[in-house]
Amino acid sequence: MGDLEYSILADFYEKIERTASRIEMTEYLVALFKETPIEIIDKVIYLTQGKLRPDYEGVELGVAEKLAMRALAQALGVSIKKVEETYKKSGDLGTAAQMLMQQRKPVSIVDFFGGAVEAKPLTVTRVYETLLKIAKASGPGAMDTKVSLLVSLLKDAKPKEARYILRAITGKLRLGIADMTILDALAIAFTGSKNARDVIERAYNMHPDLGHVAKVLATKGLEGVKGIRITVGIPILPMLAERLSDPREILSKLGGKCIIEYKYDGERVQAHKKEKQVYLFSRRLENITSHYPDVVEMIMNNIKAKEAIVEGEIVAVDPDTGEMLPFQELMHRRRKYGIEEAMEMYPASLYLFDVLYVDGRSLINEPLPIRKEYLKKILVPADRIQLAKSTIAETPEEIETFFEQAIADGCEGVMCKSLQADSIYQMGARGWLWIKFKRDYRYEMTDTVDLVVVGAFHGKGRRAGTYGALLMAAYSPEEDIFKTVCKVGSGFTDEDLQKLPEILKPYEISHKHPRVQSKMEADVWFVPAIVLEIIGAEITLSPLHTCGWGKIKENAGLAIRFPRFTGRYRDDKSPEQATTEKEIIEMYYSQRKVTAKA
DNA sequence: CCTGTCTGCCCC
DNA sequence: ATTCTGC
DNA sequence: GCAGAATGGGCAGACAGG
Repeated sequence: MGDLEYSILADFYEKIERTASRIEMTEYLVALFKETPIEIIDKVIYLTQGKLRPDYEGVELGVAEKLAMRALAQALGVSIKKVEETYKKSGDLGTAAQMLMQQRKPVSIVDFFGGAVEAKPLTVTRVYETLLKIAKASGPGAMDTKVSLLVSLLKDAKPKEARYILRAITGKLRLGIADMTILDALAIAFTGSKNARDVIERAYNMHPDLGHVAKVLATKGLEGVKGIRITVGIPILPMLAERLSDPREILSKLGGKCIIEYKYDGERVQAHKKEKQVYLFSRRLENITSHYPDVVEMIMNNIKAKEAIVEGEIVAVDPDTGEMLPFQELMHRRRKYGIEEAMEMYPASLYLFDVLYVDGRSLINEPLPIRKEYLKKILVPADRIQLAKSTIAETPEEIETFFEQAIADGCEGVMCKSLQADSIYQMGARGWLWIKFKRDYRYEMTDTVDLVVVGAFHGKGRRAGTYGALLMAAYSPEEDIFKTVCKVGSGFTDEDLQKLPEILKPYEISHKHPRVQSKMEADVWFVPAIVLEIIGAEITLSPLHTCGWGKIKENAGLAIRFPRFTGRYRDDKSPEQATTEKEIIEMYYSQRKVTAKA
C-alpha cells in the first residue's frame, strides 16, 4: 500500500502558502499530486480541503480551537495559557504550534529518546486515520479520547507538520487554495493540460466529492470521470447568485428581461425523490432529511414523478395564522429530538423554484423557463407546498413594485433570474444568471446606526496583529449606559484595520468600562468614545446582546443581523450622541409592522 | 440532574 | 450571511 | 470578475463538571 510522508505534504503546503500567485500554487499542487500514490490521492485531497469526507456524509471532527489548544498544551507540556497567548499573538494556531515546538529543547535523556527524535516519520495515512478516529470518538470521555489522539499525533510531529495538522483540524488551511484550484491541478496532473478542467468540474458538480472524483480520475482516467452522472440521493452543487443594488443594472445584466421571484427568509433545500425515498440536502449539502418530516411527506405526495430533484425554500409558518415566521423561528426545526413538537409549533411551508432532474432526465442544461414548466407539471400545489411566487419583469419599475410586495409579504428581497436561451442551471457558483436584490444593499432603503466601540477581539490569519471585530453598543440616556447590539468585523478595508488600533489605543482599559453593559467578554476593552456607522439587514431578538434587554421579551435583548461597517467614522458624534437603545427598539417594532401587514 | 462551554466545512 | 483583496 | 479568506447572529447537540 503506497503512502506519503506527511512532511512532504507539509513542505508543499509551505511553498503554496508562501506565494500569492494562483498559477504557482497550482503548479505546486500538480507536483504534489504527481508524487502522491494513487491509493491515497483521496486522503491528500480531503486533508488539503480541511475535511475528512464529503459534506453529505456528515463526518464531523468535534474538535476545534479550544480542544486543539488543549491538545497542543498537553503535547508540549506547557500551560493552556501559554498556548493561548502565543495563539492570540500570531493569530494562527498552526503558527503558534510551530513556534512553541521550535522553542522547546529536549529537557532530559528520557524525553530525548522518548520524543520526536526517535519517532517514525508521520505519514498521510496515519494523520488521516487518526483524524477519523477523533471524529468517531463519542459518548462519555470522548473529549479526552479526542484530545489524547491529537496529542499522540502532535508528539510525533515536527514543528512544520504540527502547523498544518492544527490548521487542518480547525478547518482553515489558509493556503490560498480551495476547490477551484484543486480542480485545475487535478486536470493538469492527470491529463497533462487544463483542457479537461471543465469535464472534471462538471463531474464534481454532479458528485461533489473531490476525493472520489480524484480517485476516479487517477484510476480510470478522463473516461471514468465522464461517466460520473447525477445520482438521486447524492446532492448536486447548488447554483448561486450574485448581488446587485440597482434594478436598472440587474436588467442590463440579464438582457432587459427577467424572471423575478420572492426570496423567502428560510432554509434552501434540494429535495431528492427516489421511488419511496426522499432525501433533503441543505445549501452546504448536509443531509437534513430528519429535520423536516413534513417536507418529506409533501415531496412524496405532491411531486408527481417516480424520481425527481427539486429545489426550494423551507419557511416556518405560524400554526394559527399561517403567516410566515422569521428565519430565527425556523432554526428551532434544526433538531434531533422533539421533532414532533417542533413540527406543531413551527410548521414548514415549501416554496419550490427549480427542478434539476425528472425520471431519468437531467434538466441541468435546459433554460430556466423550460425547467419551470417541468416544475409546474410535476407539482400538485397544496397549502404548504407551492411554487415560489414569481413573475416576469422588463422595467426597473416592475422590479421595484414586485420587490416592495415581497418585502410586505415578509420576504428578504427578490431573486432576478435570466430567462434567455443560455439560462441553464449553473452548478457551483459561476455567472450572473441569478441576481439577488435585498433592501439593505441600498443605502437609502435601510436605516444605518451610529454605534460606540466598547471592546475588540484579536484578529486571526491576515487580521493578526489588528482587530478581528469590534464590540458595538447603543446608548441609553436614561441610565447613562452603553449596551451591546452587535460585533462588527466586516466592511473594514486594510487601511481601516491598520488605523483602528491607533485610533482606539488611547481609550484602551484593562477592564470593562463601568458604563458598559455586556454579557460578552472582549479581548480588549475601551472607554466609550469612538462612534462608527453600521448597517445591517434587520433587528433580531438576541440571547446575548444587552440592548433592549427584557423590554420586548423576557431574557432577550436585541441584535443586528448581518452587521457591517459602512466606512464612515462618526468623529462628529460624541458617544452620547450615538443611536439610542430606544431607537433600536423602535426599529425592531417598525420592521415587524411591515411584515405583520402581510 | 442541572448548567456552562464548545462545536458546527451549521443555518442565514 | 457580507465584504475586501490579489491575481 | 473569480477565488479565497476575513468577519457577523443564533440555534441545538454533546459533553464535562458541579
